[in-house]
Amino acid sequence: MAVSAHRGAPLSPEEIYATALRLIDAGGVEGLSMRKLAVELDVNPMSLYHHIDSKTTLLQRVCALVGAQLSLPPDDGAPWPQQLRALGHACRASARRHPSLWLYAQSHPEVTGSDHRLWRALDRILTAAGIGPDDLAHARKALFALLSGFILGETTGALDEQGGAADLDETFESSLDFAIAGLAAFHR
Amino acid sequence: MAVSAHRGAPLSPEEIYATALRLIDAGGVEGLSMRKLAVELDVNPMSLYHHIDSKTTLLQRVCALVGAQLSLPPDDGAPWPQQLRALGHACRASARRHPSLWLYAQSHPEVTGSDHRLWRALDRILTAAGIGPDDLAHARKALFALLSGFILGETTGALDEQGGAADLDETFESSLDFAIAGLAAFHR
DNA sequence: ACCTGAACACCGTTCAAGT
DNA sequence: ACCTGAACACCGTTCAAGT
Repeated sequence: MAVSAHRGAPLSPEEIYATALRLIDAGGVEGLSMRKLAVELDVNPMSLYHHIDSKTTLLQRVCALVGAQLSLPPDDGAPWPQQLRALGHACRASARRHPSLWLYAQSHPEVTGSDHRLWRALDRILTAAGIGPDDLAHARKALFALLSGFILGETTGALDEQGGAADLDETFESSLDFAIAGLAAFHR
Repeated sequence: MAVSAHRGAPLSPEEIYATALRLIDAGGVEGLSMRKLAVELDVNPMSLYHHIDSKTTLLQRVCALVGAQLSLPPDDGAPWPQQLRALGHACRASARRHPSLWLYAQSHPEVTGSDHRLWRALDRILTAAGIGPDDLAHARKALFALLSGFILGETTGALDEQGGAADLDETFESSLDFAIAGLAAFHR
């Protein structure tokens, strides 16, 4: 029992990331510890450090993994409001699948290393909406704030506690209407 | 040296909260530990538990303290866009004073115990803006998301990394314009 | 090469014992 | 009443020693 005392197969990074994501979905980022992860992988806690630098970079990789799975709307010439809605729904859907990871990523944006895919898609849609280059950064940031804040509020439950409609699907659609109408502020 | 071995005065909750807030502003919520707080107060770590239940409730009290200092716009009949801007500026100003605490509070909304002052002020302004009772909850949540997301992005630096204008004052004003224009979506 | 036990420097919190 | 030392059950991470 020299190599991998308890397991048949050697440890792979992919296995580590997938197991970490599963534990995070089940018990939150704050519930994930290197020691628990090792137990789940049936391995000595210190063995993990042969495959990953630190817990921080582990979380970074898991965030990248989830980010890569985002199905952003393609550049297919569809009407821009429809594309904007699709982008919003893609992010919200991912956040509902992995709420704790999104909460972590939103508080530690350095882990995503500025996901340029999202910004590029958003900029493309806003340009299609007739936003000029001078207003592009402002509009992008306002939309980022709205989307990010909605996801934050839904994830933490802050939006539930405010009363009104029980489920947030309708509220999200309203917020998208709000955003689409708000873009008029950038038409001058 | 029976009572308060190292200090002249006995420990007061207010002193604990104020010192905790100072340490949080200096080193972040994750940098605050009961042990460091005790050192700062020149007291045994375990003495703190005679005055506070737990670290969680300590953070709750500190959040409440900062929340109570929010200078929300009064109901003085000023035009509603002006009042909405004032409400936004009040929150952003507080967040810039205590970024780490706001980040914590936004991820743990249960600590604020649903700050009804803010919702009531917002509802009043939205009603003045002509939003009907059926749309009030939707509009409130959309505005909450935008404001909350902006503060989150500014606090974490996510909004800086996106390029565009270097300072965010102008972007915040743009976002307020965006919000005011977006409320048209709720006029039907 | 890969794994591992012991150890280090931290946590929050409990509890029995002091005055 | 108020304070405190020791202890418990955790952390992430290092490092020398094993095979």
